[in-house]
Amino acid sequence: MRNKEVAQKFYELAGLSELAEENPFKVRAYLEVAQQIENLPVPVEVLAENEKLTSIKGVGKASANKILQYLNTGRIDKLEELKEKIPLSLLELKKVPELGARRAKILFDTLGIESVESLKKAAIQGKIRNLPGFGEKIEKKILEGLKDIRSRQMERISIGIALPLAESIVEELKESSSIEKIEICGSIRRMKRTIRDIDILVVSGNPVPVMDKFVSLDLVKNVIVRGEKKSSILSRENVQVDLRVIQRESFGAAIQYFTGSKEHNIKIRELANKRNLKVNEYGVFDLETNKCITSETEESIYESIGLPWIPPEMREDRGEVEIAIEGRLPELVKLSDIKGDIHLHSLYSDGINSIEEMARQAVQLGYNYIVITDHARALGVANGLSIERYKGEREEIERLNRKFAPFKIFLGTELNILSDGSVDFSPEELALFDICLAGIHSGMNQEKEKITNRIIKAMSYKGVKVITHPMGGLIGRRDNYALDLDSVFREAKNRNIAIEINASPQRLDLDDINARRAKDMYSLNFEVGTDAHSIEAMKDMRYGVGVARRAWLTKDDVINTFSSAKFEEFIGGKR
DNA sequence: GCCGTTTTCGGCCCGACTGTTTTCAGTCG
Repeated sequence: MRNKEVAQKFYELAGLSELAEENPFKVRAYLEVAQQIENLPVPVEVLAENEKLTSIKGVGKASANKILQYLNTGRIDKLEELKEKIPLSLLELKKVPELGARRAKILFDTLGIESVESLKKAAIQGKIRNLPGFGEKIEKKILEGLKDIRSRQMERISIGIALPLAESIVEELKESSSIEKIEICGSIRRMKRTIRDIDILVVSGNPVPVMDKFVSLDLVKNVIVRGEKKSSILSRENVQVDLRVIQRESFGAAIQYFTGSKEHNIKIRELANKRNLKVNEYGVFDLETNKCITSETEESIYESIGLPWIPPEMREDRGEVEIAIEGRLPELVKLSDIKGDIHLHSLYSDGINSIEEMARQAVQLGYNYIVITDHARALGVANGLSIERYKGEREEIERLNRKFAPFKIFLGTELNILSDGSVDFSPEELALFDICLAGIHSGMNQEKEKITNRIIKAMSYKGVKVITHPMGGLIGRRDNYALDLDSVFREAKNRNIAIEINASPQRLDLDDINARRAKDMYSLNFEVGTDAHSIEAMKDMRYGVGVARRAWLTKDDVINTFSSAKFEEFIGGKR
């Protein structure tokens, strides 16, 4: 799968073309190609082989040829030409606040600056303030921005950090009597697994005190911009928070605008234009009379351009607008569809709550069943269980099942996929369990072929029904394994094994793009599990469901939406 | 460079904020 690298080349084409001051629409066209390929649910090289490249939205003849050239030779003539004129490193400069293509080009042309280091030097020497389009203030902002650039670039944070942070900001702001309504928008509302900034929308007829309160919140490190309608701050954790204040009558248009994604909004606005309408954050307007058609609800915004309401998780310009036009939007799986959490760790291994406490929490969450999947023997650091100890666990579960009926607890295990692909127990021993999950917990740095074959071998053990956290990364902390996911998906399909969407905010693994691919290409079953080690963490299910919705999964795709009976059937009808 | 239920040419989302300007360009989302 070479989608990422091909997309990267088109980002470079876009960036350098912009610096070379080519037609801005050409730049946008390259960007569109990059994004479409990045989000493509199938390998671009497969489309290339079948001469289907131009079936990708935004890919015409010229781009198709560039893709082919890259796939065949590893280079693109056009890109090489651009690189001769403009160093690739200039694209780094654009990451500095206040620097876009225009100013980056001026820096290069006048002072020969082509790296962050030489930029810093020039700024300290006061050489930048006198350039056209610059000034003292911008020079100062650049220097300050350079200080933050490391932490700010710490890239994206998990939604598991961003959403609670956003919720706490909302709680604090709510104290203001000027606020009629407040909503978290942006990529958090779209449930993206990683977040760059927090967007909050406020309805108020009196914006000034709202802005006052916002910029003086405890968590504010510095104020980036401060206006009547819009302000931005940088939090102590180096997360940017944007606040937009609008009037009540614009709410629907504003939440649509502020939820994004940018690419989705562009699609929507283009569609509106074709109908002689204009969409902005204040409403939908007739282009001729400039009269507002509608603005109050998000549904009405979509309706006015002939579309059904599109769930925020789908708004990425990954084909959702096209199928919405055709009236073929899927009914996405919902949190309330989840009937059980089937990846849980109790006190028996490294959890901090008893099975009974977890069962109570599950009942509280509205589930009909859970599977306790404590770590198995080989994971010593997590107090992995021997078969004998699992037998003790089985006894306790049976006792609890009499107490909690009709709610049901199943005995599972999270097996370790060992370095040769075997698991902790013999086939006879595995028969003890109602269901086995299996995941890699060691030897994560093995080479691609080896690690892929390990998982494939583990799937051959009878009783293994789920592969946990298949990609193996930890958000912001550890890379994914080198893994041939397609081989894993193919084998999972053959053996009717479900692939996990791990809902723990540290993981969120599979991610949405791969999950969608697994559904589109292999029609796999999925399991959304919290991997909770506490009753608190059982609430993380919302993040996993978010990923599932972003992958366009429906209720039927997710095995833990099944009724108890159907779930038992899936795991083999035992007990 | 892409695209077409008005178009194979002439369009291509839209607005807020800031700083450098003296009416607007650049950046950002």
